[in-house]
Amino acid sequence: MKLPLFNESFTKISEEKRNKILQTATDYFAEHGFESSNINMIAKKAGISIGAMYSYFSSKEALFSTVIHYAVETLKSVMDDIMKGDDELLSKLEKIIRAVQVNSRTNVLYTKLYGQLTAENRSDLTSQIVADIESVTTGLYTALLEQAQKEKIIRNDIDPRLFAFFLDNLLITLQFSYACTYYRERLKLYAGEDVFSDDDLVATQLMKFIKGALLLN
Amino acid sequence: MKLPLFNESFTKISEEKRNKILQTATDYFAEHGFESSNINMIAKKAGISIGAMYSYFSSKEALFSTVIHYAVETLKSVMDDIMKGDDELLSKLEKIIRAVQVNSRTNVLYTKLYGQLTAENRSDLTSQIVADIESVTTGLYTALLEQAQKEKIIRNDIDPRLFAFFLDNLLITLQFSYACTYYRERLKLYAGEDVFSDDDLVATQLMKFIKGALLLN
DNA sequence: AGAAAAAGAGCGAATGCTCACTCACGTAGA
DNA sequence: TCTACGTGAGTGAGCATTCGCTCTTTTTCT
Repeated sequence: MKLPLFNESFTKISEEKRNKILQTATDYFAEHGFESSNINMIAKKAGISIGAMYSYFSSKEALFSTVIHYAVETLKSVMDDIMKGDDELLSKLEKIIRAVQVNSRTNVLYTKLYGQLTAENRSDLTSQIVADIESVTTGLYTALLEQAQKEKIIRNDIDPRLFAFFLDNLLITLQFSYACTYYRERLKLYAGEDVFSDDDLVATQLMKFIKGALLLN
Repeated sequence: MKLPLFNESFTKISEEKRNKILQTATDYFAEHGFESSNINMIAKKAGISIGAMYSYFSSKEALFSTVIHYAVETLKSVMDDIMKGDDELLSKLEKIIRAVQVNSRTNVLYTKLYGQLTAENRSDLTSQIVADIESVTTGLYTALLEQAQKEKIIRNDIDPRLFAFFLDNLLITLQFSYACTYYRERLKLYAGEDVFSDDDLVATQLMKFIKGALLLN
């Protein structure tokens, strides 16, 4: 099974038009989710006909997958930049935290999309998309921890796959907490109104938490 | 703003019938989510007519709210039982982890409610219930950590509010990972197919992670 | 070159399907 | 006979998808 993406005709239209369609669809899906989104509406908002829409994308799913695909590419490039550096594990983690704080604020839309996706229960689509999105970070974090274990930087009595999973959980929820209304309120409930004007506090506390969990002794 | 729940007529039917309806609806919503669930189907499966269904619940939302309401009550009582005990912090946390794993079936609903609330912006339907729960656990975890700090069980150089927040993040994502399709797939990606038949592994590793983060030295 | 024909891009009304919800009609007990 | 409960075919709205059409561009033929 392969993810249905755009048809060839979509590549033949002007870049401007392509971006307009993708931007409109991203906005719409982010606001309404997959089920409640209306392709006819998206087409109208993007200024094209339904017929044209269906010549570019053979189904609603194909349009959705394409939108997700582009979101993932953005995420990938941010992560790649961080991982390319030859910092140590902890410096890399701190960079990721900072990137999450900065990036999710500027790109609330993609985070919402992610939220939408995880809320849906369409198993056929989901497993494909999960593989696409999460494979970026999954292998990466696990490898990072395994390497650090070899170098005796972090404890050896742990399962690096599960610890990578917990680590990722912390980063994902952090991202939600900066991007989604509900999670923002929740973070405020925990740490007060001011948290959002003190990125340093959150970053250093989270680093303390992670260091404690990972490091030797 | 009030949540629509069941009509008076629902209280007048036999308990057996009531349970059958609730159980069927719970299963169905848990499998299909709100949008994709079909009331006519639920009525048929529960062995009652659509008309009867609509005399008990004045809308699809009302049925959903009722189902969620019961799920939340169950969850609350589980948490209460754990918190009532006079165990130490760590024993309590382990009990919560175990409860999350065991009750994942019930939690499917809670998770979906949470996911929808998080992702969508129109949250009029369920916001009250979730806000209730959130404010309960928020204060609870923070107080737990502050107490443990006083007793010099956990480190003193941390902000208990933020550490409570990180802790809750770990527990929430664990819950998601046992309850909803997307996060299940993701956990599988990290730790392989078998994780779901080895609750002990996940529980002990998560406890290690948390202990490392919280404990002194 | 100019006419004619074919190919293709774009359109949007129409189709057909899926439900949430209604209501005219039982039926059983008092 | 009256009331209360229950029934399920029917209604209408929403929406993914189709298809016959127009208009434009390219190709073929004289």
